[in-house]
Amino acid sequence: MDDLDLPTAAPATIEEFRDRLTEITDGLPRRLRQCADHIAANIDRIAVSTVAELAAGADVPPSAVMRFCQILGYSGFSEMQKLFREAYAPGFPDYSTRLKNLKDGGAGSPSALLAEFIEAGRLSLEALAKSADETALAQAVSVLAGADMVHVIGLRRAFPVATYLAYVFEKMSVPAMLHDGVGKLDHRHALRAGDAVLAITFAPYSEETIALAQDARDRGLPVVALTDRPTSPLARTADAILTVPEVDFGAFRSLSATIALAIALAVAVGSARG
Amino acid sequence: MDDLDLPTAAPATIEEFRDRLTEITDGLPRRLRQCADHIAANIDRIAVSTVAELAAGADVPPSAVMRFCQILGYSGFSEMQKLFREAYAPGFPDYSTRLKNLKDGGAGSPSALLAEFIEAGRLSLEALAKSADETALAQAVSVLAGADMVHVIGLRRAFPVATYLAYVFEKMSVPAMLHDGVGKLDHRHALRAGDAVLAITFAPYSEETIALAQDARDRGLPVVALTDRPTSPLARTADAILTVPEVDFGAFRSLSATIALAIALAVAVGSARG
DNA sequence: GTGGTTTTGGAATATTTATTCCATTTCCAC
DNA sequence: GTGGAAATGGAATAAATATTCCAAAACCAC
Repeated sequence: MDDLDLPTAAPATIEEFRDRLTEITDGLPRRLRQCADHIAANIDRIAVSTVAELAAGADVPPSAVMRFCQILGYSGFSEMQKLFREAYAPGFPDYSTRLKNLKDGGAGSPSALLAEFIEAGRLSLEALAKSADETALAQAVSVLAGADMVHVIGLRRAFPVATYLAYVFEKMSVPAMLHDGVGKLDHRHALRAGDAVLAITFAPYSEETIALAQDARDRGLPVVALTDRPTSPLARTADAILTVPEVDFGAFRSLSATIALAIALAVAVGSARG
Repeated sequence: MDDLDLPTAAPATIEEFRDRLTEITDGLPRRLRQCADHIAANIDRIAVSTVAELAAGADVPPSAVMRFCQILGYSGFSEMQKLFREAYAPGFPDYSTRLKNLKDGGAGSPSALLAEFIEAGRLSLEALAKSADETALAQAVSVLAGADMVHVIGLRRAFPVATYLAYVFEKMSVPAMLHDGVGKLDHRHALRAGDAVLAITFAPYSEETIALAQDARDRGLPVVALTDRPTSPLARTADAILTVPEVDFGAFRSLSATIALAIALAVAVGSARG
């Protein structure tokens, strides 16, 4: 009568919980599997749900959910929920109150603007986490890591990103050249066989950036694009395309997500080169 | 027997809830006030608490909490909690799972790096929300709004911020000049009476930036500083000092918070000038 | 202090929610 | 198909939780 199936203890942290979940999901009978899937997809709602709600969501009877909790090693649903209720409070404790206060300064007040930009930045970062394309990123890294020199171009609102990339490449000893358009000098003849281009542009796309990318393409150099949509004009010329979902507030975008992606790219390239 | 005390309906959003809370807190008898205070301080935990827990936290009997909910206009605690349970999911739905997955790519993998930078950016923004000094911001805005021309200087890793500021000022038709150090040209003679300087620098502080700020100071021009600590060398020369708590990951900082603050400042200045 | 009003605490009750149990069904090896 | 084991659904029960109610206490104006 011994239950030797599950000598493992119940997960005590959310990390462990996630691991355990992916670990056991295969090889679970139909109903229990529905539970696992639904819970995995709604892990953040466990803390505020009832057994009945979860069961309805997974389209199983409540008893199935109970069994599932027990398979995971808990005595029941309540014990499992406890984990999530306690862990709950991710940076949120005071943050939203504070934002509210800032906004109370009145629409258009400096503090209210700040609150809006902070919020836009945060949303952008979260959206990036959700939408980032790992494959494209890996490919971009490999393209740039193999280049003799990286030519960085980004103008107008993409310029800050380009300059930060240039700074990071410099710090990581990656040979890089920033095409900044100073003096309307055109440096396209600096492109040499073995080099690669990293082009950054957002709608309305800057002509010079697209032209440089096209030029590189014509000469057979690989191009990595950092842009806002898969339909961007850079898509045609790029060997790897990274899109970044930036939330605008008013006429200006936050750049938070773009910069996060850009630095990750640059650092990855830097370490790939050793 | 009519209850004409509370013709107002129960708050239907968290915003309204907060407003209502601050509105009624004064003029509440002792126990109810304890409830109000404790709830205000733990607003983010309502969704995952029971009446008994809340009551214990506020050091009142459960019935006091019930009464409090009813005063707010709800039929009881459950109805009030419903609001918070539903509103719960602030961008978090899938975000943390996703971050975890990105990190699973392995330490040092491009995705893992990206996850780290996203997280650093988010933490920085939250920290900024908590620590932002509204008074200093308002003062910085008034100083810059009154200037004939704004001189922006920021080098090395502050350079991207400076360029973005220059971009925003340009878009908002604020006369601004970016001191970029191109060609090692020194533009300090461009400073004229009536102008103001916006200097950005982080440890290790760039000499040129400090020098320009000092120069402006000597000539009696106002200086606004955007820096990392109140002890920054700019503190001595600045008329308004904005500090920004940026979370580093590895050798690089995210800039998210700095940029959010910078744009808010620029847009506020732009609209203050009409 | 007195009478009336408001506030309070806690015990009693109602409701919701979790959990167990077992008869029925499904699955699978033979 | 048959027998045995595993899985399932739902009804019954147990536990936790919310809610009400009222007697006692505190408060306040006079």
